[in-house]
Amino acid sequence: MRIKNSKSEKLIFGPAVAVDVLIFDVNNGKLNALLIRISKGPYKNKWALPGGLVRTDETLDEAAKRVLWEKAGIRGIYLEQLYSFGEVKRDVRGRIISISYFALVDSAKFQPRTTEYYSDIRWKEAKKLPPMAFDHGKIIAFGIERLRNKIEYTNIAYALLPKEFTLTEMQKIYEIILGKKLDKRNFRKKLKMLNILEPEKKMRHGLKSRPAELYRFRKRSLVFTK
Amino acid sequence: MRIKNSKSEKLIFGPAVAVDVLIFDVNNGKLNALLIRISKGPYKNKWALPGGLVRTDETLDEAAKRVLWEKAGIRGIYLEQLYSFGEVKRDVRGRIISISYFALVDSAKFQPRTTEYYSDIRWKEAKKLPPMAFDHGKIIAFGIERLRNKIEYTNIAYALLPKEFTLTEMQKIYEIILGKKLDKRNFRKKLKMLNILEPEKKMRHGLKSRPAELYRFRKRSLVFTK
DNA sequence: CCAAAAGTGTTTCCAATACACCCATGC
DNA sequence: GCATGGGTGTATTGGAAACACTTTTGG
Repeated sequence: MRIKNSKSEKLIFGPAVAVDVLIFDVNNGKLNALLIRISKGPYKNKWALPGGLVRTDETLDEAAKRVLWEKAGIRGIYLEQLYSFGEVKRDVRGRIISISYFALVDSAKFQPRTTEYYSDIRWKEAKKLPPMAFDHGKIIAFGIERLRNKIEYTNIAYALLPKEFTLTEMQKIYEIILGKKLDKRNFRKKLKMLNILEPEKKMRHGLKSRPAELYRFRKRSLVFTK
Repeated sequence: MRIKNSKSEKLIFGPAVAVDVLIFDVNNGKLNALLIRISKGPYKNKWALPGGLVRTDETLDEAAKRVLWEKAGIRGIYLEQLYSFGEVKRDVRGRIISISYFALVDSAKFQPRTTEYYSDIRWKEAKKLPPMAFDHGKIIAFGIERLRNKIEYTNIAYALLPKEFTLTEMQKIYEIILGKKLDKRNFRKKLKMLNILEPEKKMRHGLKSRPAELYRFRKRSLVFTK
């Protein structure tokens, strides 16, 4: 890539910059990533993260938000920067640096829809990925690790849950992300100690078992608990 | 910035990419960052991190290593990616995205020297910075936080210490980074449990007090201890 | 013999873990 | 009345924190 500084009009060389957004949800007992299928070019039929080039007049965070909205039809969800990938040959079509982002969404709140950009966009299980384009498999592995760590020392699970939920629903989220069963009594004791939830005065009825009390997060924004 | 794709020869617009390297040492009881003074332009007389544009034929890590060597005269030290900063106006001269890196060096091993790039380069206390150019103050704050966290769950202190050191020297590093006094017995008990050190069969003599046993890290590469 | 830093164990507290039974509802 | 998931308490263990004195050397 050649870069031309618009003020000095002096040509310099350098890489281009894209953002790629890794969107997770938890659904059907699985951790899933939202992927698009590439329909042409050297990566035809491979899967990839939604992404796009960063514009001159937007910040990295804004670019990520824009990609999330324009290319996946989602907004208003949890989003943080993940890592920047800059292998020279990561995209065979040219030198592009990827600033990756990491987003979480409540599975009930969002059904993937195609956009004008991508005709095939769907949830894929994050731990059983189809053939991926670029280094996007690596980005997803990185994101899984980030999530696994962060759920242990923050309230970030709020971003995967609806406003109201039962403790068992919350525990399932933890079990899926951590990849192991947790003890129900210890899980609840810990939550009580952390004091990040408050009970609604409502129950979830309608299932074929005892109704469960509903809770909500005191703060639906990132809080560190250690 | 305008970017021209060298294959398609189609002009597109986009930001330029730089790496900035935050180098820490601990010396004289302080955590210090290696800074350069800018001698001309709109940031004249402000201080900044050593940095440079990323070339088309090098990875981000390679660019960081090159900057470290060419601009600060250091190589072979601990280096990891920190965060990417992309505010639109972070550099008033043009749109430049900064991929920041984080490096640690043993203070005894390296004395700053000027290079052909920077005539004034020196250690400044990281918690009492002079007026900084760009958003480099923010990068340093981010790096301090990273170090403070990482020293608690890794053996990263090895990168700030020489091959051989006493337990008291190591404890001082922890105290400076964490910003608080630690209990000598508890510190040593914890180290014994973690089993990341091994005793040399040597003592440090020559001081005006009882000689101290020398230790070294079992592995001088990053190990997670939790 | 005095100053200076090295070295060393025990007790207390609290959070993490392990573990099993009764309860409320739908069918 | 039975299947299903909801809800609850106690005992054990292990790491974190608090805490003070003796040892070895140089001067």
